[in-house]
Parts: sequence; structure tokens; C-alpha cells
Amino acid sequence: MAGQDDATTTVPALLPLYAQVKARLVARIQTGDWKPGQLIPNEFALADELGVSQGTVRKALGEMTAEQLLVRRQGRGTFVQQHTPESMLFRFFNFHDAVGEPISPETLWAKARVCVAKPAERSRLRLAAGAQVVRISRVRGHGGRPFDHETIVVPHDLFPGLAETPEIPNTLYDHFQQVYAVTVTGGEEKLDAVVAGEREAGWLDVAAGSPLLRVERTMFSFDEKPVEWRLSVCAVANARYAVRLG
Amino acid sequence: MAGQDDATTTVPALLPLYAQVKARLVARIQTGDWKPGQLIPNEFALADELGVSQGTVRKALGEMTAEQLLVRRQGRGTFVQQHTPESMLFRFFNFHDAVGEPISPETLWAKARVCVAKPAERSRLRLAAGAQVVRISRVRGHGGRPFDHETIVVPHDLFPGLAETPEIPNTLYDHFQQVYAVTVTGGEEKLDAVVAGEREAGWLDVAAGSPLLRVERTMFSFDEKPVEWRLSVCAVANARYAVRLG
DNA sequence: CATCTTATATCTTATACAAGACTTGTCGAA
DNA sequence: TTCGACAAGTCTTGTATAAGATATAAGATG
Repeated sequence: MAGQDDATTTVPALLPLYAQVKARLVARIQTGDWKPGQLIPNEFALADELGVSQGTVRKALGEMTAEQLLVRRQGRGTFVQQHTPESMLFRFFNFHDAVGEPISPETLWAKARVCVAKPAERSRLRLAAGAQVVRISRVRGHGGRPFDHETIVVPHDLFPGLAETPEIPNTLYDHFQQVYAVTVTGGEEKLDAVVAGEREAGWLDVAAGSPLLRVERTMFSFDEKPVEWRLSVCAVANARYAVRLG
Repeated sequence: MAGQDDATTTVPALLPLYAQVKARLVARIQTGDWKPGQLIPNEFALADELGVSQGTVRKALGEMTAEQLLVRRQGRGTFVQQHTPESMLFRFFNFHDAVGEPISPETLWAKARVCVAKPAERSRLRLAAGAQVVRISRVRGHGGRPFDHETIVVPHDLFPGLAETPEIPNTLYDHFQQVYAVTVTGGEEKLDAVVAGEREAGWLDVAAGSPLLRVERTMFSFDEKPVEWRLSVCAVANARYAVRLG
């Protein structure tokens, strides 16, 4: 270790060195210093610049790769993870068909409005009273039949103009990243079962009283910052929600 | 690398050295050479014994820790992961109450029989025609009300005498490990929604036509060997199935 | 009770070679 | 000259090794 302020050498260091390095590198992605798809400097260059050894940088990069923030390719280099419609489907979408193949629904119809956030939405998205949100309502289909209805709520601050987008993209998170520089890093889903009321029956073309899977989803960006809240009701005639238990 | 047969040095090695080391260490757990809860030799002893460096052993142990096969404690040593009722609840049980706390259901009633496996069960458990299984039917409750009904099917070969166990344990996997030396390493769940029929309504004390969450679970031991198939229907009045999206 | 010792995992650095991917240079044929 | 094939070179990540410093836990000692 060479030209580094003494803070980390004198103080017992609250965090291991590799974790500090990781935090600094994550920050570069978070601030947009490094953009999605970009090639970042190699291990030796980073080690040199940060004043640590190559092995320490390697450990930081390894964890970031495990968290899907980076993609490393032998012989090529290290790149900032870039969302694509395909990758989003695999990462965050847990519905599979009878054979076990992931299903990819297409949008049947959608509409978006800017409104004042309701209390439940404010709580989920950690917004102040009176904050505005974009509320998207859409029905998606699969195999020629309606599959689910979603109500998607995002802060208007983060996504200005989203409501006026002529065609709401089918996969939103790559759009969020490309257009609004908001990277979705993870989230959580809560599931329960409901029976279709008149409204849901109309949306999904099923009989009232049919069983539906209800999925409540909250997605986060860096620092667990909530960026989307979504409530879906899904007709699970030919689909299963699949989870790997680790 | 020192005293090692030339196989790995001359041949380009089909697998990286650390992966070979890992495979050998996993095998020791799988065969019962190392038992759950046992303290295993430290990194230097293993490196010495296997003829590799300490760093290579470390990488293997690190992956095994990530897969929850081992538990490492600084200053203490490395131990083989041991299932307990509590740990099982956190690892494989995804139901939470309204506050987000994991719920812990108690068994209301259960019965077990030995039968010939049905085709669907044979397929899930990869059993030969005519193979016997133990089929457990039970209702579990939570907060004074019935929570779910489960049909659990396991190969009779693996768990002889399970059907005659006077009281089927509430958490099965730690029992599997302690009594039958079968370690459950992972699994998968597939969810959909159903409406309660007469039978389910009776089990769960809900009205017929109520929405229920149906969970089909297959659990695996080492080498993805299926050891349990389970079909549950859950009354989700005060419970949510929660999933972390990574 | 406080302190020392020991054993362990964890962290950091350093070096070397292997393997993959791209670039450049060389050579020969058309 | 132009094109293509092939070899060589170079940059990158991946793997393997070695050695030292630090943090944590448990037991022994005073």
C-alpha cells in the first residue's frame, strides 16, 4: 500500500480494505461515473489508482460480480452490468409455463397517469406527503390469452415524462436504466391468493370466482432505495410461480 | 504444489484445482465421513493433506460456506452445517405474517402410511415402478387457526420406519438429518392459486370457494437427488409468501 | 478477575503462470 | 495490390502459491 491517506492505516478500519474498495467502486456506478455497458479499468490499473494490491481489488470486483453489478469476461475485461429485456426476464420474473420454460408476456393494453401518491404508496416508496407518482395500469397476455393485470407505481421525481411515453415498454427496468439512469438492483415479492371479482374477471377473461395469484412487488435501487411498487393479479391457468430454495 | 500424483499436473485438469478440492470435501460430508456439527481440520492441515496450498483450500471452503454446507467462525474453526428446527424455518420456509416476521406453524394433526408410489410421485422422486413411499398427510396451524394442509411423500427406502414414528416432527429436515443421515441441501417450489373445495374447506376451516395458495415443493440432497415431494394448500388469511428477488 | 498464550479464521500483499480474446505481422496466392 | 490464412504478440481475467499481519475465541496462568 502506498500513497493513501492515513485514515485506513492508523484507524483499525471499520470495514476491511476490500469492502472499502468495493464501496468506492459501487459509488462510481451509482453516480454514473461508470455507465452500464462500459468497460472499466483492469485490476492492476484500479489497484494502482486506489493504492491497494491487485488481490484486494479482485476480491471487491468478485463480490460486485456476484451481486450482478459487473460482468467479467476472461480476455476481454470487466464491464458494468447492463439491463436488457432478456436479462430482466430471467432475473426478476418467476413465472414459468408447464414445461418449466420462463414465459414472456406481451402488453395487451396500458395506460399511465400522474397522480398524488396514496398513503400506502407513500409508505412503500418512502415518499413525502403530497408527492406525485406515475401510476401505470396494464394487462399483459401470454399464449393468446390475458395473463395478468398490474398496477405499477413509481415516483414521478425519478421518472419525469414516463406517463407521456407513447408506448410503455413491456420490460420496464431496462427502460428505467437507459432513459432515466435508474438501475434496479433487487426487490421483494409477497404472494397470496384471491378470487377474481368482476373487475379482475373482465381484465383477465376468466369467470368471477376463479382463483388468482396476487403478487405485490417492491423494487430497489442502490442503498435499498425503493423505486417501484407493483400489485399484480395473475391468471395461473398455464403458469406457475417458481422459486428456488437455497 | 508438492507430493501429488502427476494426473493434475500433466493433464490440463478438467476442473480447476479448487473445484476438485471442493468436490473431495463435499464428498466427505456426503459419505458421512464428516458429520453435521463436527469440527473439520483447519485450512493448513487440509492443504497439507491434499497437497495443495492453503489459498486453494480457502477458495473451496468459501464456496461450500456460501452453499451453507459449512459454517466458519473466526477464532473457533470450520464446522459442518447442522440443521435445527429454527434454521430450517429461516432457510426453506417463506411464509411471513403481516408484520413480516416468519411464522412457525404447529402440527394440528398428522397421519403417515407406507404405500406404493403413484406415477406422478415416482416421476418427481425418480423412483422405479413399484417403489414404496411414505405418505404423510397433516394439517398445521398458526395463531389458533388451521394454516395449511400438506401431503408429503418421501421414498420409503431412505426413511424406513418414518411412518411408524409416534409423533411426526413439525420440522422434518432436521429429523431427516439426525435420524436418517439425509441432508436436504435445497429445493424448489412452484406456486399457484386454487379455490377451496369441500375437503380443503374442512381441513382449513374456511368457506368452500375461498382462495388458497397451492405450493408444490421438491427437495433435494447432494447431487440434486430428490428426497421429498410435497403438495400444500395454504389459507393465506394472515400470511404472505415472501420472496427476495436478487 | 485480569492477562497471557495459543489456535483459528480473516485480511492483505506479492508473484507466477494458464487461458481466452483481440490485434498485429507475415506470408503466400490470386 | 489485395485478400485470406496463419502465427506471433499482447492484454485481460482466472488460477495457484506463499507469506505475513490482524481479529476473534477459548483456555491457561497469574
